[in-house]
This record gives sequence, C-alpha cells and structure tokens, in this order.
Amino acid sequence: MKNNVSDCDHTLNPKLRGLRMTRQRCEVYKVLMGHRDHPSASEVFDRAKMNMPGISLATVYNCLEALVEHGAVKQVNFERESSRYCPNLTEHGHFHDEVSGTIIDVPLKIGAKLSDLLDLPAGAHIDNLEITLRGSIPKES
Amino acid sequence: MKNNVSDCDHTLNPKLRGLRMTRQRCEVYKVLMGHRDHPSASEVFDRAKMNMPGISLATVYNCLEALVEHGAVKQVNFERESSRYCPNLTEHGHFHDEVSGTIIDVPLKIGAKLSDLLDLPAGAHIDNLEITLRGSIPKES
DNA sequence: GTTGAGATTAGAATCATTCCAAATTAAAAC
DNA sequence: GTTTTAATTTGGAATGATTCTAATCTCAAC
Repeated sequence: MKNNVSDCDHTLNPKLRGLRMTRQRCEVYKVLMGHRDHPSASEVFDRAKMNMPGISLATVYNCLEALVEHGAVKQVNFERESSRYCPNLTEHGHFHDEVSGTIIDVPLKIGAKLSDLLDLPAGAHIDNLEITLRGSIPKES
Repeated sequence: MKNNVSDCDHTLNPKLRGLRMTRQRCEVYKVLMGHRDHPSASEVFDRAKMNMPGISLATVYNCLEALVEHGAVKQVNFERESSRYCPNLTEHGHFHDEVSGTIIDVPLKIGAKLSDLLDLPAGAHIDNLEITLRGSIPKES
C-alpha cells in the first residue's frame, strides 16, 4: 500500500511535478513517505542506503533540498538541532516531547486566524510560519 | 538612561539574581540591553570588544548561555541561521522581514490562548514555545 | 586578605551542512 | 531508438557556528 513505485511518478503525484525524477530522489522521497517520523538528513541517509547502498550523503542533502524547494516536503528545525524533514504538507506546528523524544505534528485549528493570537506588523505578508513547542505529556494518574 | 552600571546589579535587576556577575557577563548583558536588535553571538562579540577589547568569543558564548539559562535573555533561532539573542522577556514571536533583513518582535495578544489556534496533544505540558514568521511588509501605495 | 569554586581564554575539535570538479544520467531533441 | 546536453550524483575537501579543553584568573564568601 505504501512505498510503491508510483510514489515517485509525477503524473500521479502532483507534488513532484516539475522535478526531474532520479532514482535517488525517488528513494529519498519514499523513505520520507514510509516512516513519517521527522528524520534528520543522516537518518534519511541510513534508511535510503538499505535499498540503495551506493547513495551518498551529499546526494541525500541535494534531494532533500530539491524536494523542499518544490514543496513536496517540509523542513523542520528545533533550536539548533539538525534539520528534520516532514511529508505532512498541511499547515501545522511541531511538538517535541522531551521525555520520549518524539515529534508530533500539531494541526492548526481549521478556521483559526494567526492574527487572533499575534499582533502582526501592519500589512505584513507572511511567506512562512514555523511554530515549535517543547514539553512533555505526563501520563495520567 | 540605558547601559549604565546598575544594569548588572542583581540587587536592582532580579533577572540576574543567582548569576555570578563578572565584568564579561555584565558587558554582554549591557550590549543586549543597549541595542535590542537580535544580534548573533559574533555581533555581540564585536560590540562587546568596543568596551572590552580583551574579551574572547568563547566567553561571549559562555555568557550568553549563562544569561539564557537564568532567563535573563532569550535565544532565537531562524531556520539554521546562527542563534540570535533577545532581551524581551515577554511571550512573543519573531517576524523576519526578508526585504530589510530586520527582525521584529511579535507580541502574543493578551488573553489569546494557544489552544485556540492549535490542536495540542491532550494533556501536553508546554515548556517552550517558538513562533517564527518570515515575510515582507510591502510599502503601501 | 585568603581561598576555592566557578569563570575566562586561545586554540583545537566537532558536527551539520555546503562546496567542488569530475563522472554519470534523465529526458529533450532528433 | 540514438544523440545531446544540462542537470544530477559523488567523495572528499571546505566552511562556519558552536563546543570542548586545560591552563590561568577572579569573584565573592569567609
């Protein structure tokens, strides 16, 4: 059901339209679609090597950059940690659970306006919004 | 009015309580309080050298870390750029104007609830919230 | 004033990421 | 289907922000 060849067919996947599809880009994309757990570039590298032992780390960086530029994938940053990559294209923030180390997508409530929360500069045009949360989820007693 | 010695007197400035006040920490703190323009560590270094030519970059990093840990200053990250430092201790986000390169504090609206904007994980306890915006402010015609 | 834990320092080390230039390849043109 | 060619891949070197190290210094408690 997941991770099949058509994942990288840009006649079927509009997210990849306009992107020259190489074996390596396809592999990197499939890695991201397969485990949607916000891997770093070197984690993507490790996973990609399983199917494609010859792939290089530089190529993984190149592929991730291309996918991000084409909007097929999002780049997520937590403080100064290495970047992580996320195939969830809906507008959302990220919650970093300090206890388990997991990263959870935090959807923006439908209909919610950013300007309800923030005093934005007058006339500001927003190209990019990043919301990151760090905390914990205590087990209920 | 600004940048005087008492800035670093922790009997007057509760933010600095519990922090051993060295000449270098005082200088770094005064640099941040003086120009509230979100300087990077090396910009702080350059400014601090004006009053204290012997200060080292490693010390600036150490001082910034100490000030951040004591909550006297906030560390701000934009994507993978070098960290910037901000003496505004109120809850706020940051808008990065891509045209002018300036960074503008974006206050959280008083009374606004984060949970009005986001579908937070049930029971999540938030330790840290970072909201960064990138965009532009077109001049009105 | 002495003293000792904590701070400063210069320079080396680290680590994620980017750059480089040569070899390869996808897809456009024939 | 072959040729063409511009984009991509590659390993390794380079970069740049930050952290580490170990020797020296200094704040502030006594």
